[in-house]
Amino acid sequence: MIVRRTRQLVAVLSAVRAERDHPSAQAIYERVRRDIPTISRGTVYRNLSKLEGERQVRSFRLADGPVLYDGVVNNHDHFVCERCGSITDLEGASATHESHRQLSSAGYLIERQTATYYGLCPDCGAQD
Amino acid sequence: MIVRRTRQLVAVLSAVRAERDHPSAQAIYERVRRDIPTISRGTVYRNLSKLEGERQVRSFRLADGPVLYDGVVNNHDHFVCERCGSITDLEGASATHESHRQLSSAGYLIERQTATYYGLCPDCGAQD
DNA sequence: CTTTCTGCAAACTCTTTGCACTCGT
DNA sequence: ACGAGTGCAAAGAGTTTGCAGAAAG
Repeated sequence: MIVRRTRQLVAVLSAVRAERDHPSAQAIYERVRRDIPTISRGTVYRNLSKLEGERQVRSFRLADGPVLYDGVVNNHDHFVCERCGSITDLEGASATHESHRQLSSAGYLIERQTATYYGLCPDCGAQD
Repeated sequence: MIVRRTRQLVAVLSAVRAERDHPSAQAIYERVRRDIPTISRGTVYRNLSKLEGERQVRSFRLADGPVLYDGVVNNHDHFVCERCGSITDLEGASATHESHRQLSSAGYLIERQTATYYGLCPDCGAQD
């Protein structure tokens, strides 16, 4: 099954890449509607799945809330501020994990990983 | 608000601890129903929230599917086999993260973290 | 022209909540 | 007794899907 370059698919990818943030499907839907007001949520979800399958976007879920998408597809971690909700990208994957060593020596094959840190960002931490 | 030790609360905690696995609310509901057939899903969800607030259980979400609960509350990571779906606990948190250092020196306060690895477990990896 | 994709709406999964009643303390 | 907890059922959030028509290659 060949993936067709429809306007909708292109627009969804642009919307994810438009800002270096972590939009939900709903937020992406709202962005795309500025260009294609008739697009449906279903199309947004279907195209996000395709793009994720092609590794053009990544997704992750926090402790609660919807799936979040990321146009930055390299292997990086996230920090979530529990007060203001901001999500910060951490450059560079957590490659020095003790867990990593543990898994490899036990015969596990790691294909991908996601780490999320929760706490207070510098601004919110300073407010106490 | 004082937390009361109801039969339901006790039974939900026992159900999470019954096996060293990672049951969903639905699986916990089914376990508890063996003892208390009249318990409702709503009560299971409410008690799981209370127990998580008291740090008697932990929860996490994978790439998809419902929230999973864990009676092992120390800080540990998980490995998910993408073929058989098994979830393995990794002993010891990933404390040597480069990300950890990065965050601390930038003024972030880390309160908790979760890391999940996806790949193939030894059994499934050997089948190729 | 054929096949994939779209918009729509309904369905689905998981979780939360309002209410009247019950039970722990 | 009184307030926290319960069962029920309805509602809510987020996502998926069947279908008939549209459009990409």
